[in-house]
Amino acid sequence: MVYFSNNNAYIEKDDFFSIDKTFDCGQCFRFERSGGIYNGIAFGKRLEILEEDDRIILKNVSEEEFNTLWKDYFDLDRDYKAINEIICRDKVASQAAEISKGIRILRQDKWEALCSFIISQNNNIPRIKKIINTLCENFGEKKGDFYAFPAAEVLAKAGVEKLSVLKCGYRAEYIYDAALKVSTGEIDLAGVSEMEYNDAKKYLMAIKGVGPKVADCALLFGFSFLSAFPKDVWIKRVIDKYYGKTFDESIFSPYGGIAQQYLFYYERYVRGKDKK
DNA sequence: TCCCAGGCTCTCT
DNA sequence: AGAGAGCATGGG
Repeated sequence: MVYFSNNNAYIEKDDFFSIDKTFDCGQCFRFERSGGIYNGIAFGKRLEILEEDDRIILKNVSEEEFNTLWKDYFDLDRDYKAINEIICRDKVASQAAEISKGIRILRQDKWEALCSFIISQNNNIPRIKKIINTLCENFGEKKGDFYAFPAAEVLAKAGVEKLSVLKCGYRAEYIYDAALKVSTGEIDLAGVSEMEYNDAKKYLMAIKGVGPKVADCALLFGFSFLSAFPKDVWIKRVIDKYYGKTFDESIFSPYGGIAQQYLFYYERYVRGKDKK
């Protein structure tokens, strides 16, 4: 349940919303934890969010802003408990779901998700964050003390040379191609949501630098295609380790993407524990 | 110095 | 269709 008071929005806690896990599972790159509070930007708005024993607090968020923005952003209308029952169909998936319980698949801005995961390729999460931060500071609209994610039009107009400030190497040309195609309408992001999954994936892969994995991440995190199952190095490790060559993500249908996120988080979690 | 990081493009079979 | 080199940059 949600209630509003003191200009804050309060979400009564259950097991299926953890802000730590949601922001620590590598799906978005613009939230940072500082002293128990997450501070970040989405859809051109800044959000401060923190978790107490019995509730999650969205600071300085009106009922109107909550209902029109953050409710969808955190995918709060979805029943993750029911989904987890579908995902828990073998021992590995069940363990992953238990460890990952509380992750919610954010419904991010389409362009931001696409652009962010183009940057993510063959890259590590701290540097991805750094590049995106530089991208926003250099090209995003200034909103008080922070910057919005830059529009495709702005990046297309800036040109590929100016993107060199990002120090993102060969990805600059990919960002530029995406910005160009989106800003001219050659790629219509709004229309992607109406497509079938396979068509949507092929459509996005017409952008230079967008392969199967980046397309799946964009579709999962930006377009709510919950069956998209991005196969990155971590997931390939999980599959090799626990499932083998016969693995088929359709066993989690239609929530492969959520299962993928659980397995991704689980593998990183397990590896983190092994390191200690 | 080499290896790795939420991979993709290009080339060669 | 499938395998492999090359690719910018930075951290360990």
